[in-house]
Amino acid sequence: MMQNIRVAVDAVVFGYKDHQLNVLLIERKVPPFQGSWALPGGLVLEHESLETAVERELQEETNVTIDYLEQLYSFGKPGRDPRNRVISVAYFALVKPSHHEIKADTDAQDVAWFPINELPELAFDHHVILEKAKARLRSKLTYEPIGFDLLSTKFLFSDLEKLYMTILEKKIDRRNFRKKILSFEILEELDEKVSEGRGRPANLFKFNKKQYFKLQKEGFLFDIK
Amino acid sequence: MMQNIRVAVDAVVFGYKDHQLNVLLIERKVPPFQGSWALPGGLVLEHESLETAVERELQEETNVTIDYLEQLYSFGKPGRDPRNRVISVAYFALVKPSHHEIKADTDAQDVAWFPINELPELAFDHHVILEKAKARLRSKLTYEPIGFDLLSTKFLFSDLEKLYMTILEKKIDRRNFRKKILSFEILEELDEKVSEGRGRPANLFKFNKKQYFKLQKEGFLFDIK
DNA sequence: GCAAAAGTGTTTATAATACACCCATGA
DNA sequence: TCATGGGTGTATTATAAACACTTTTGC
Repeated sequence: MMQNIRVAVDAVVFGYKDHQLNVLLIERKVPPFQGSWALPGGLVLEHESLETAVERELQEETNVTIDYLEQLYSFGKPGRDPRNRVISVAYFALVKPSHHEIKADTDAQDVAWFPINELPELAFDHHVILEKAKARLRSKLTYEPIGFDLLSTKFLFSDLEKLYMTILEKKIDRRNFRKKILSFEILEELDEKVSEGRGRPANLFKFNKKQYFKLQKEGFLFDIK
Repeated sequence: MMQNIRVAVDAVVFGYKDHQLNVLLIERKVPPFQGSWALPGGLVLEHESLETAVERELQEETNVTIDYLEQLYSFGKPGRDPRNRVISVAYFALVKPSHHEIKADTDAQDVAWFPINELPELAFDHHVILEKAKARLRSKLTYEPIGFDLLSTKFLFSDLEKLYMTILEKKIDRRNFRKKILSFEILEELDEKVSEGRGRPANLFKFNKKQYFKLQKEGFLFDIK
């Protein structure tokens, strides 16, 4: 009747980089699945909270500190880890890739950003976790302003638009999209212009988080179809 | 470095009964919190899946079998159980109360349905779990046809309407609500009428699950504001 | 015949969609 | 001057919201 189940955490960390959605993976240094790519994560220590465990593992394995973190789902099927029974509480995280320098350490041989459409085979049941995270990202993008946690602090409207098109996998009308987002009045238009190679220089924008929280309290709902 | 963490499951079981939203609770037979009311649940066995554990505990403690079950959230703060560190994976369940006879057994001294607004003090952090479940119920009700899992197979339109008003905590226009739900074409109007004490007898309806799945495949989205 | 709950349509306001041309820059 | 990406407005359609009287029954 005595239980012998371990508890781990894993993190799906998304970032938008090179006009693509990317995921942060580590290359495992130790068995099982030595040399395979996997989600960053590991066993929870006796006296730390689940969130602390995620943040510690991310720091140790990838040198990334997280901007946005929420619990995703718990995976506990017997046999998902070949050694012991392990329940993994998976987390969903967003970072601005340009703000962090990734670096492998402790259990990780290497760390890298992988574009979502060029993923290697993953260890354990991590592809299942990743699918769940993609679904969460897709649905969350439509009713919370989490897109801004994936972009740099200052960003181009066209990047926001590309981000939405990439993640939602559909075309978006540029005029309608811009009109709608601007009507929310949660963006600041900066006085800086950026010339991306060729074409007319574009204005930089900044997400006004304070303003968003204020409007939210007043009953405003962020909603992009 | 050796972990000593246990894994449990708990279930928040909702049912609509006597024109009110109810939750299924058990009275604990053993310490800690002996004699307190709590969510049904218990430790996961070594070789069973999390879902199996929930179903087993519900069967053992309450004699209820579930119509709808999904994972809710995992609670793992150190100290939430006074004895050991316990991570609890909470589940969200819906039943048609009229279809089950509840009965206490094993670890439970008693089982009862409690109207959501007349809850006793709960053991452990179960009030936090319950709040999370209420939030899930509220949001899910608007984009999935889960209301039908709470009512009897044959139900009155007025009960569906009351259910929505109770859970969403707002007034709903009867005409607009009926028009919208009927426009989905996922209900069957039966040829039976029921006289609820006084007033004009009402028609019974039935949720057509097959039709819903068919429409869903074709891209239909259930959506009630 | 009256109290109680069921049933039913139309009008108005708001939000979503479709759609095409000019602008500023670098090569 | 041309290719490239940035910026902008209006008309149409679809959806949501507001709103009140008639019907059927039990007492």
